[in-house]
Amino acid sequence: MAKKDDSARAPLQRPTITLPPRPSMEAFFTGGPTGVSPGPMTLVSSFFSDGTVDSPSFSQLLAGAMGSPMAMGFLGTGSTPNYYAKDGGASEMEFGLKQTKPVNLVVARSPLFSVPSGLSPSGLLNSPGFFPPQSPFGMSHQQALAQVTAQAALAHSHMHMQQAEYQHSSVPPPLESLTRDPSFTLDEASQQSILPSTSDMKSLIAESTEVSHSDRKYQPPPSHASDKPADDGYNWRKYGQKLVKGSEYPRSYYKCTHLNCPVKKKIERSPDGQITEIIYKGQHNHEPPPANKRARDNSEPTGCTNSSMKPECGSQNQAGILNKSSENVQLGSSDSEEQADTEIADDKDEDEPNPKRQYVWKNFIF
DNA sequence: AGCCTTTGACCAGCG
DNA sequence: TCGCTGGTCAAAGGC
Repeated sequence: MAKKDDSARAPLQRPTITLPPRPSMEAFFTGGPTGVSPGPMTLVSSFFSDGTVDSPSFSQLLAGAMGSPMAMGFLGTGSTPNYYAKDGGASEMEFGLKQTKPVNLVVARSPLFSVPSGLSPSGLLNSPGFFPPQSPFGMSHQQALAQVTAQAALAHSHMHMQQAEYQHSSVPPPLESLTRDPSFTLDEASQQSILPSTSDMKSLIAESTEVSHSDRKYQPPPSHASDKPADDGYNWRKYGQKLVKGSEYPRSYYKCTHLNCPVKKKIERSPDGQITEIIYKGQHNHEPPPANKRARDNSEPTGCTNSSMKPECGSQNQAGILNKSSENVQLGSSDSEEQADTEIADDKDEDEPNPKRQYVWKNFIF
């Protein structure tokens, strides 16, 4: 592995957005009723401050996401492209119509988002306060949340956070304000059909959660699993590692260990073990192995660290498919929670099927 | 014993 | 054609 110069750590080529200083993300989760986890909407809403002139409303953001050619391209509002297809491909990403495996999915994370203990991403996704378990349009609330959250993160990067005061008031943002907004319609969301499948999003989010946790208190991973990709329900075997040009960190190559399964994924990790980028490629042609059959280090399958989320974890066997392009949701640099970078872009017509399309989410952390 | 990671070498695509 | 680069192979060793 090539020695890295710290001065070169900062992303150089990716569009970035610098966030103004803000209170800890922890505060986002402390405003609700005692002992009650905030709903996804609450969480998302927390990203927005009222009265911020240059901050689009949640509805606006949502509309932008829903209206973009690829809802994954959450940024249809002219913001810095933060989500783009790695290699244009296609897809059958038809949420609700074909929820299966990810063709290519890249996940990235950042310390921007953090999920407090007791509240897993899955929990957020399943919160009844967000979307109905399944919209009549075939788009799950998880998928919608993924969209909204990503966009929220983006929006967050454009505004000055005022939650400190907001959170202290212990009054969670009203979900109604979001759900009532005319611009917020599941119909629109479902029509975009661009989000990764439910299971994929869970995986992505789960992975992000792992990172966020590590941010709080980094602990060296088990020696044997030191380079294990974030668990997404499948078993992976590393078959290569390389320092690619333009990448800040070495990239590891993994294959799904299932017989004849063509799925691969590439993961970039920072020196401290944090995943900076994950790229899924291909579609699983099998169901995720049962928890007891997964790799020995998968003690917490799918990133479900909260026992209360077990049922959610179980739903993961619907190998999600991410056929739409998406890439780079970069929410914050690794060295500062005060910043968030977001990249989303779609470089091709999402109607074109392309099994090779890769999806990248960078530094997307809850 | 089986599966994993590591790592240098090799291969293919592209300009 | 050549060099660069990303991706993959496969031997060796570890757990």
